[in-house]
Amino acid sequence: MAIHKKEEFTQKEQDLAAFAKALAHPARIAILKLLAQKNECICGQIVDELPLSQSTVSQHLKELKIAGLIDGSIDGPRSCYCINWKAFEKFMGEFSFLFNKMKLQNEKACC
Amino acid sequence: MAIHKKEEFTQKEQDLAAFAKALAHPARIAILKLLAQKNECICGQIVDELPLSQSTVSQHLKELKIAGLIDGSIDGPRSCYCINWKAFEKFMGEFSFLFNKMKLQNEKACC
DNA sequence: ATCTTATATCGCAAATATACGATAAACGAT
DNA sequence: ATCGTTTATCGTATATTTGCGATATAAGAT
Repeated sequence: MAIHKKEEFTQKEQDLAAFAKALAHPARIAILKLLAQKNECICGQIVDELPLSQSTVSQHLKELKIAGLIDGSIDGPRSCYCINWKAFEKFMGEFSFLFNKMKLQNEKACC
Repeated sequence: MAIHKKEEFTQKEQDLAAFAKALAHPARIAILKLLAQKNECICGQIVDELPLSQSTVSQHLKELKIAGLIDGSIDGPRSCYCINWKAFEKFMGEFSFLFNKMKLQNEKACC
């Protein structure tokens, strides 16, 4: 990119975009699904379930964590990850609101 | 990327990721909001509302169209864009389902 | 203290995304 | 037929993302 333009948009637009970006890779979707399938936080075994190297999975986990979508505590050779439901509900709610509002206002298609 | 790994994931994971990717830029969020504010499809004037050059906006519109989130008909010097509600509801529904399901199964946090 | 195991981080290469100016294309108006 | 307007596409530069191997780190086991 020649010039950064993202900061020209509203904070809410940037936040929603950042949330979507965190979900914008199948590996990260798969990780979130994994975190849900077990009825508890996953301590280890995430790498084994994905067709990616350990370092790559670790990087995806890091991104999810930075985005606030998962929580994780690391104690030495063991890590423990789980979904941050609060953040999730917040963003999903904002999206739903945005699109429900849109839906209400605009129902007739023309193109 | 040395090697493409996206195709190793399920189609649904890839589809959800692609949907999220389309939303993963504030300009595209802003465009969708614009398309909602007017009570009809927007024919022109999208470029004027964004802090980006015409060619860049056109590119974002193209991506939203390829992702199936908007429809657009172009007749010569005029274009007409509107949101594809069907696609929207489909993806938002899938996300909601995924996360509601997750929420149901897993409520206790451990990390 | 050393070994093992699990995870994070670093450094790099390749792929993708973002942005813009220049140009092309499509059509209405003159 | 030419001009003006609007939008798309091309070419290019830069930024970011993805992925991996190598290495570091952290803690339990021996």
